[in-house]
Amino acid sequence: MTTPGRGLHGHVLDTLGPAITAGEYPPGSVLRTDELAQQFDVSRSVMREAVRVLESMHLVESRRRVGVTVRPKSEWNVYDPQVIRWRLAGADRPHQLRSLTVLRSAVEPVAAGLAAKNATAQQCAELTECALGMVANSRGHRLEQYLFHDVAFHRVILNASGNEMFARLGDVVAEVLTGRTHHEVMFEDPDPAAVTLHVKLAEAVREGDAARAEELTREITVGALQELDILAP
Amino acid sequence: MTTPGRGLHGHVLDTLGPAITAGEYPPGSVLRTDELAQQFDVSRSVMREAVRVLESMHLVESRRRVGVTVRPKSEWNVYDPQVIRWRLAGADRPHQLRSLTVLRSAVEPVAAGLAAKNATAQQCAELTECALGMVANSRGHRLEQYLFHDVAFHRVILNASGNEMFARLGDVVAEVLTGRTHHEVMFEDPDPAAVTLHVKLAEAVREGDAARAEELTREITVGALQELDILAP
DNA sequence: TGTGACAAATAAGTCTGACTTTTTGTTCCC
DNA sequence: GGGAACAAAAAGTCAGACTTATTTGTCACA
Repeated sequence: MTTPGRGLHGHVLDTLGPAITAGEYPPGSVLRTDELAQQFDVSRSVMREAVRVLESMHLVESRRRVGVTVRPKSEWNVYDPQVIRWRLAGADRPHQLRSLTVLRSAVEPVAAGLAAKNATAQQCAELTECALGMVANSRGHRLEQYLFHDVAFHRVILNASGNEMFARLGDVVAEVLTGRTHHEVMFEDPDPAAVTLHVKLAEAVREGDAARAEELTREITVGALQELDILAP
Repeated sequence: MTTPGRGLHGHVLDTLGPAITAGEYPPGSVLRTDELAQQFDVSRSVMREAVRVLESMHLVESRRRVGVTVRPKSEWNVYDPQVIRWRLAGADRPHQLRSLTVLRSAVEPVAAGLAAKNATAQQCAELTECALGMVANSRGHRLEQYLFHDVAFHRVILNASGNEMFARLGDVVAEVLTGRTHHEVMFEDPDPAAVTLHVKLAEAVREGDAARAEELTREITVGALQELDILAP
């Protein structure tokens, strides 16, 4: 998604970040900058920059004479895309996936309602195109192409809502949908009912029917939640 | 809220962050690390750490031979509490406040519904206590005390939902509520209807009535949205 | 005229070592 | 036992030298 490992400090983050978010260092653990620098075979300046980034994510806290202490999970910036990616790649992936899907179920219906009111003609066209793409790839194990249009569809909805907080959840939704297709058991073709819902949703948005758009999206997200319950009850 | 200006690099951030989020440097602007270091009268290492943090917030991008370029608003990590605070302190505060209130209106009802199912006895007690505190301070210009209980109330709801993504929005809600009381025109006592809604909500959660909790919260957030429309139509 | 390779300039990236500051824990004295 | 002085530890800061990637410009050649 984003460029990984840009520079030495990026490489350090790619290792330390996942380790911390995976709970490899329990909260309260104390790390020393110099020690870490040796372990990763980088200079102190590089390690300091990495620590600063982890600190800005509220994963750790750096204090004089003490060291770099790992913060409890409840204080992490769990909306940071980087943190989300690290956690999705780790052990509590199922738990994380559920949290995010619940978030989707709260946000997307409201976003769809707003999109019905605010979407431009251009966005309506894109939406219909995405829905068409989903239909066209809904059978015959064309999961990859289906996913592509599914992600694009939800991105357009979130953007069309006109709310920047919603729009920025596009990446999160993309991660969740991609994760579902790639990592979870999903050999079968997508649920035809879900495909229909997307087509109808594109329609509702185009017609400016906010209430219907909201309700349809609610059905879509309920489906996503049920899917999780089936896979990991 | 969080400790401001910890160390030199923190001080730099406290100046640069607000400046960038306020649009003082339009997207695409190029900054030079050395130049900034001189301006702020700090060493290059300190400035580099600051830039790294801004980079992790996706406010800027650092590239060799080019410099530190400011990214477009659409790429910022708008869920970063620090970024939220900077923007709330800046010029587009009204716009930001609206975005966040819309987010609340999407998330809180669902969170309340979950809270009704998952809240512990302890949390139910806290909720009732907060509601009582709101009632007790709803008249006689005791805005500060009222705010305190209001913030605590919503935090408990979000925590009790059992969803960590919701729980982490507690700070955001606190900022919005605090901002409303302190910065917006709010000389009058809070709307009695809103107070009643909170009392009823505490009741619904205690009784485990998810549907009612959700509906009551929807009414609360609708009220918050209307309030914004009245203040800045 | 266009194009490709090569060279120069530039700004970030990295490393090192010396020094400062804050915090904590200990010890010693009243 | 409590408080003040002291010592140690780790992060914080700085300055300077060096490396590397990227861009831009130039020049020769087709």
